[in-house]
Amino acid sequence: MGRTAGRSPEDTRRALLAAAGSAIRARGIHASLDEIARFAGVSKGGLIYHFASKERLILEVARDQLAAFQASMDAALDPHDTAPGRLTRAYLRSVLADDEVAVRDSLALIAQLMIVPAVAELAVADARRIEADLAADGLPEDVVALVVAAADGLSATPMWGGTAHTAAHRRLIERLVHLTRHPELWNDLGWPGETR
Amino acid sequence: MGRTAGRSPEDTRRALLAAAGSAIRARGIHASLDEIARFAGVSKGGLIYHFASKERLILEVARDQLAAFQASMDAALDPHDTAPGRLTRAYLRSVLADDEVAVRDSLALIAQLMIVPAVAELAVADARRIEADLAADGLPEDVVALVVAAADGLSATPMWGGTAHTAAHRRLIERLVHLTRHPELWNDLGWPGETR
DNA sequence: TGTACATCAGTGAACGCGCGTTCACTGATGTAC
DNA sequence: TGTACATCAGTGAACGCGCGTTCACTGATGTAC
Repeated sequence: MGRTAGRSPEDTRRALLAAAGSAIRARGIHASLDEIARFAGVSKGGLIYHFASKERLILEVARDQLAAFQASMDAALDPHDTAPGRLTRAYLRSVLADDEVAVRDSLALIAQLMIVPAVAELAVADARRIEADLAADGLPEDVVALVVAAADGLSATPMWGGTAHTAAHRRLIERLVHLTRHPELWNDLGWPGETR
Repeated sequence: MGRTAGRSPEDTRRALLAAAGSAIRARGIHASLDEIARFAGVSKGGLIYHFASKERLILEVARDQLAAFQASMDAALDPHDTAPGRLTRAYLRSVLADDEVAVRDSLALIAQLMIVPAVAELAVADARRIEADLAADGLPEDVVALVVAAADGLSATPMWGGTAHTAAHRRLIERLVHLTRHPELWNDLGWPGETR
């Protein structure tokens, strides 16, 4: 046989990564290679030709998801927006966009994969990079901390059964965007004695 | 033999639940019964005596963790605090208390267990109950949405490699507590035209 | 307070299934001439 | 433009290990009298 799938090897590889992603989301890291391979339209042997072991596959899935998140942030960057906070706004949009359920799911997937040490290393490095980018975004760090925490919370809530996407949540997102444009509002709110 | 562990059956049961929790946190839901049992100091057969199947064990672990979270919230309730927002403040304290790493870990554990449908049902019901409690806490829903989202985000961040517990995070928590005591600050911030 | 018996709280071996991995093989695709 | 050959992209069967579950058995504990 050989190249029986009638598509380029690269296409097969991407199909396998996608199949692995949705299988692991649905069944956990326990998802079998057989299931993943069949879902991508190849045999288990075909999968192993592209990814030498299950650990390797998982690692590549993680890399793929992290890259997809970065790509989604890049796509959410408004080229006409040159004001401070533009990255933070892109982060908000890409984590919380109404139609981008995929990105939120990908956070749940990464959380599943984190038990593999190599994935954890990868994710930590990626998170450090994003944190550094956000820190250089021109906003007070307190505002970044607030906006990022709230955005992460909104996207994580469904992971333990919470309700997402209520009217109050939508209002909150709009207000967070507004805060990135007027960050002084937050720090001038008259907080009780803080020692900085 | 019989009762060879030299402790009450209830103690054994609790030891098994604790062992299962930490094993699943470390190795994922894939953690073997053998490993869990040995860690609790009994044989695999002894585990199966207390929990008829692995699914049953997982379900009980989830129930246990959710109950522990509720207990932690109850313990964080200040009996002298009768002002609106007391529950919300207890939520903040119990999710983010410096020394209560266990509670944050338990969220990660629940996230792992959510792939078991029965656990997902349990978690959703639990989340609904907490949401209802918080809604009746006497604060504007916008403030509750903000505080809960930020608290969830702060506790979820490490799940995908983010840095937790920076100085900015500690300041944020204090400010969130302050907001629950002066909720008008948030809604009077002069937001652009919102249609409620 | 003993004694007899039932039940409880386990042990540990065995089983069989599912999984990740290996391997021999194959036919389509790419390359040199 | 054919042709020969190497390589690529798979197939599918086999293997062996680990796991969840079953089961026969056991000795400590609780209970009735």
